[in-house]
Amino acid sequence: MDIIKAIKGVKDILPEETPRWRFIEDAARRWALAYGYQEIRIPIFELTALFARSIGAATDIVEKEMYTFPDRDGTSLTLRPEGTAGTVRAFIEHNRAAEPLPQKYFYIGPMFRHERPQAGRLRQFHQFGVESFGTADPRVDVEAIALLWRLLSDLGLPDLTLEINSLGGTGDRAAYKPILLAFLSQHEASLCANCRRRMETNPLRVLDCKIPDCRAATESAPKLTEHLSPEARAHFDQVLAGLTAIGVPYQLNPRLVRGLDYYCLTSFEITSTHLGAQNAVGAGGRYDGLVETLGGPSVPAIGFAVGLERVSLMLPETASSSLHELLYYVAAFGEAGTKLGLVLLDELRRVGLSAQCDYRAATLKAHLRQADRSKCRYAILLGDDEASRGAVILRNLETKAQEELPLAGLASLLKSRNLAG
RNA sequence: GUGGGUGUAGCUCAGUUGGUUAGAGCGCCGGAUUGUGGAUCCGGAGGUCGCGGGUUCGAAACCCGUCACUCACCCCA
Repeated sequence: MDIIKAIKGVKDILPEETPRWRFIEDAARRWALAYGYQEIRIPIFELTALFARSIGAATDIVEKEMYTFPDRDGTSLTLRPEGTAGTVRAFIEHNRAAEPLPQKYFYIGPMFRHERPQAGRLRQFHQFGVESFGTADPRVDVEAIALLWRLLSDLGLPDLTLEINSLGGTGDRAAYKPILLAFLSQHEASLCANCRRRMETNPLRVLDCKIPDCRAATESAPKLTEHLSPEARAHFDQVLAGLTAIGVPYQLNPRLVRGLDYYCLTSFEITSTHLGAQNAVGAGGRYDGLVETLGGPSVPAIGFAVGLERVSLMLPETASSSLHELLYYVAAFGEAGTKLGLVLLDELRRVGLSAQCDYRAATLKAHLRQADRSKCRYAILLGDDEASRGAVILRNLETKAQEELPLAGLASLLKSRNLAG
C-alpha cells in the first residue's frame, strides 16, 4: 500500500527546526509589543468575497492562487492568502473604530496560496504582520517601517536593503496612468510580451518587470513620484525625513509597485541578496481606503507582512542554537529503584524541572547512554543500593562529578539549587 | 500554467564502456563478563535502484512515458 505523503508545497517543521522557528516568532512578538502592537488571532478561512474585494479581483492571488472551496451549504470559502483582509474584517466587525484609536495589531500564522513551490515559496507558508489603524500621520509609516527594519536587523539577517516608494493617492494614480501609458505605447516594441499584456491589466507593474530590456526601455519613463499631489508629496517627504532621523537606511525605488490593489502612498519592501529569486523578506504599505472599501468607516491604515520561511532561510545558524535543554535524566534501575524512579520523575516535573527517562533501559549502562544522547546536564542514579539507603547519586554528565543526596525532598532541593545557579 | 535539473539504505552519496548475490560513511540495534555514558573495536538489521513500459542473452545504468522532489519563469512575503 502506498504511504500517504504531505501535499505538494507544504512542509513539516520537525523538532530539530522548531527552536529556530520559536526564536523567530519570539523576536517578532517582542518587537511588535515594544512598538505597541497587540496580538490578534483571526480565522484561517473566510468568505471568498472578503479577499476578492480587498486584495482585488483582478490580482494573481485572487484569480489563480487561492484555495477556494464550497462549504456544505454551498457558500464559497477561502483559505486566507494573507492576513490584512481578515484583520480589517475583524476591525470592522467588532467596531474597533469606536475604541480609542489608533488600534495596532499584529498576527503570526499560516497563509495559503496555490503556487508552484520553489525556494522561499510554499503553498502553506507563514507570515508575521502588523496593521495600524487610525493614524494618517507619516510618523506611523516611519514607525511601521522601523519595526520591520529593526526586527530583521535584530535577527541578524545578512545584506538587507529597504526600498521605498510612494504610490500616491488614488487620484494621483488615476492622473498618472494615462501619462505612463502614453510613454509605454511609444516604447511598446521594446517591451516583453508580458509587459504588453500588463499595459492593459496593470500598467504600473510594467515598471516592476525584471527583464533587462524592459528595464532599459522604461528607464526614462515618467515617474509616479514626479506626479504626486502636494499632499502625497509632503507625506512621502516626511516619511523619508523620519527614517533619516532615526537612522534607518533606505533606497528610493520609483519602480516599486505592490501586487495588491489596496495599497496607496507609502510602499516599501525589504529584500536580501541571500534568498534566490524570491528575494523579498518583508513588505507593506499604506492602505487608507481599505477599511471603507470593506464597509467600515473611513480609517487610514498601514501595515506590512514578513515571510517567515524566508527569514528562516536567512537566519544565521548560531542565532537560535540551544534554546532548550533538558536538565535531569533519571536513571532508575533494579526492582526498588525503578519504582522510586517513577515517583521521582513526577516530583521533578511538578516542581518545574525538566526530567527525562528512557523506560526501555534496564541497566545503568543503557541509562547513561540515553542520558548522554538526550543531552541532559545531570543524571540521577537510582538503583537498588541507593533505594535501600534512601538516597540517589547526582552525576554531572559533563564533569563526571558525583554526589550522594537524600531521596526525600530531592525535587525541591534541586529546584532551589536550580534557582540559585 | 511554462521550462530546466535530480530520483540508489533513515540521512549524505559511490556504483567503470550495460555483466553474477547493489556499496560506503553517518545514523540505528546488539556485543566487548558481574552498577557508570560519549571514544575505539566487533557484529547486525535496513534497498522491488521513484513507478510503468521498451531495447538486450543480461538494465540501477540506454530509450519512452509517468510521478515526486527541486530550481527558475510568472507572481509574491
